[in-house]
Amino acid sequence: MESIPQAPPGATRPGGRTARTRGQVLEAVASLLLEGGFDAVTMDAVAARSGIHRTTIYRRWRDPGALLADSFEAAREQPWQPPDTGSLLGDLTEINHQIVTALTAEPSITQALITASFRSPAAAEALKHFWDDRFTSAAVVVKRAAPDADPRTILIAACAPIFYELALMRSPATPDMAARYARSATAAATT
Amino acid sequence: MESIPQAPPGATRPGGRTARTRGQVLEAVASLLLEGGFDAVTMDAVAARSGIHRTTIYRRWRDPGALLADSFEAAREQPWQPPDTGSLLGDLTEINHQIVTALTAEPSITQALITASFRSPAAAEALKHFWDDRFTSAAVVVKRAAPDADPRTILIAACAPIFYELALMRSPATPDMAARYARSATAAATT
DNA sequence: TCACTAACGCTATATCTGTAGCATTTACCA
DNA sequence: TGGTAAATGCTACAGATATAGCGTTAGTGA
Repeated sequence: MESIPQAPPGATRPGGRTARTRGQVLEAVASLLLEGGFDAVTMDAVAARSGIHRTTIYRRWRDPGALLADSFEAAREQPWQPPDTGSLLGDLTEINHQIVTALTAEPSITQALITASFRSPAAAEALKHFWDDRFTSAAVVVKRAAPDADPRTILIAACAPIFYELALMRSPATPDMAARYARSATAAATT
Repeated sequence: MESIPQAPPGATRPGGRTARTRGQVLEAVASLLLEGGFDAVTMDAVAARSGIHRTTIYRRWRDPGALLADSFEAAREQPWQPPDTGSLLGDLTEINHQIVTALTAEPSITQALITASFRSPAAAEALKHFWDDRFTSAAVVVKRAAPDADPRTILIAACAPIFYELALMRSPATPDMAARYARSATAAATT
């Protein structure tokens, strides 16, 4: 009589070796990502650095996108607080500054994740969840300044141009872009 | 005495067979793209469908991204006219509608190109040039309604949220999104 | 402590991706 | 109309990517 596991590897015996393996692998993913960006996170490189066998990594994570998605889920336990500068313009500018910093870091983990989201559904999901969380947290910034406006529309109006220019168009960052688009979003909120 | 070609393949003898080869290949790329999106445009599939040998395709185009970039350049000879509805809000809404349509087509050539731009520098360049052209053409829409505003900032404020939601976040399109973000950009322009 | 089996390690293999070397075809020019 | 070499076709091969099968290790619960 054969026994067929009902769950994916790692689900039914989460303790001990399984957790240790995941830790080693995700640590290798993080260091490779920091050193060489998305292209450095190949299954072979992760296997070599983590000391975990190739086939094990293929079994538990389908592809590099899934590795990044898992490593992203593990890393986002650190909570995020929206800024409170005293004005909507100030808050949106600060949020945009954080996004500019994240997208222009060298190498940028955020850029690597965006790249991954175009190759792996798992990474796309992880990224979507991450930003949904952020928008939920940041909604208070709009609510306290413009209670009648839709928070999500205003937040996207503020930050989407940053993503558009830096992630999609790959234009260079300009010193005023964070404030400029925060200003246009603020105008939209108070009209 | 050997002779070393100074230019990449296809540059010194652009007529006859060379042009025929390019035509067959780009036709294959277009049909594959329409059938199965970016992932269907593999070097092997293009070779099989076009009847042109694998190695020839590798020689003239580095990767699928370069194939898409070339096919994109060839297809964008059709000029684009900015809308003129009589109001800035109407014009921006119409532009956003066109973008929503392009991004939600099934399959979407624009989505395929965005995906390609994350894998191939050539595709990234082609996409950037295309949108730069569009912004230049569309600037008149802003200039005639709000001469003091920066056209590019307003145009990006209007359309970036559409790209953000549909291309980056892969959220579903909503019927009002084109008008909603056109409205917030209009508010920013007239403040 | 011990039996059970999930999870892992290992080897072999299949497929995909990309390139090198050389033969063949054919566009271009004198 | 030839002569030259650009462009292509072909074969072989190197490397990366992915999976299958089976033996081994070790977490889990009785």
